[in-house]
Amino acid sequence: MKTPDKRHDIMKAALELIAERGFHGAPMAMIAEKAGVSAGTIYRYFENKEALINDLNRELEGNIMKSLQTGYLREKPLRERFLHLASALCKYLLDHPVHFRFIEQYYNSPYGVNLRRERLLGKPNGDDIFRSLFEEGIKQQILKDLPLPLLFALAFGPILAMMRDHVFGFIVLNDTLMKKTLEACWDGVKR
Amino acid sequence: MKTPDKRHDIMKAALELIAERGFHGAPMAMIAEKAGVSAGTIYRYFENKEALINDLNRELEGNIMKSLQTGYLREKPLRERFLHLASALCKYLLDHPVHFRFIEQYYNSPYGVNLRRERLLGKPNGDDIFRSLFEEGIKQQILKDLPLPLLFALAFGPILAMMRDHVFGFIVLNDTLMKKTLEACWDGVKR
DNA sequence: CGACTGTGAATGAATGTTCATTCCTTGCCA
DNA sequence: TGGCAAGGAATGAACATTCATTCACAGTCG
Repeated sequence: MKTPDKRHDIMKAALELIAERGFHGAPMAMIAEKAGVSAGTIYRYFENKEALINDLNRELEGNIMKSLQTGYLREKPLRERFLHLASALCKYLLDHPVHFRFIEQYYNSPYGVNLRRERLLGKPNGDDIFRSLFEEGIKQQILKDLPLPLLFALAFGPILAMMRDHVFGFIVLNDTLMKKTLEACWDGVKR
Repeated sequence: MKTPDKRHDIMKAALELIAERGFHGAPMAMIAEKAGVSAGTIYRYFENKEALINDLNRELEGNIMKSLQTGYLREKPLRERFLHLASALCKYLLDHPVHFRFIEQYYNSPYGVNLRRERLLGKPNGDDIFRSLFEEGIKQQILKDLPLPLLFALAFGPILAMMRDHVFGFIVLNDTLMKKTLEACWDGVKR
């Protein structure tokens, strides 16, 4: 079976190589080889390496956001909605460890830091479920009255640390363990 | 005033450059220039770049551990000891943002992952205050009954996320805010 | 005291490698 | 045959590391 979709092949190869070896361990030539394409061809589809990386991140973020929204019900109680989002996030990252590794690298690089800065300064993006959930929780005095970034740190800091431990093989996660941990995150943010 | 201590100068320059620009943004030539030394000289003091980086990490870890131990009283209640360690860690990292950035980079690199793996597999290092504190808490049923790495994730995930936000300028920390957040971490790990 | 010499620290140009990116060539299909 | 996608060798920049050479100085001897 042939793949005529070289753009997709290139992105997939880059994703896997970068996830496993980091940005600097994934030279364009290696990406090309893994994608079954020649080095020059990549530049027919992406302006340069940076553009390729940014495109990849955009795509992954889109996927994650989509999977968080499925089954999310605005009318449920806050705690339930929080646990839904957190566990959907965990499930996604568990199912896609490669995406997780890529995103981690991305957000620790200058690319990701700039992106985040732009988002904080830019107008509050309406479709940010997390932000609106937390703002609602503070207003209703269900959550601790802390600045948003700190609530995010309390909620997602542990989740990402847990996923890191799992991906590197320091722990083996199962549903019970995950559920307990996510509830512990809730204990951290709730009043 | 002359500095005859070139080894120290080199480490300082490398620390600052790596913290600010990452491992790959800190070529040896740049480190040499910042240290007021020629490129070749670095190799009189360090076998290669990797050795320099590992030495740096060892030194910083030593500093941190020392500063955590001062004022730590084994006879105090568990909660108090936890808060002491957590806030000493925060204070250290706040006072030394450059060390924080370096350590983050290090632990996200293959060097750090291997180091951590060795430590988990190796014999439980007796002088690991965190590990013994948490083990005691589980035994006394004060802490949640979760595998150690998960308790670490719950306790330190938020702290590191908070420091990151602070260093990048996404929040401005003060004592009250920090105290509240650390107590929230405790809420996360306690039963 | 002053010339001589041995030593090891320091230098920085040179080396060899690894990249991202370019661009000329090839060959396919309409 | 014309146009365009794909290939891959070529280019040049950026690196880590090496090494022949310089230099400062302490010790020695006349």
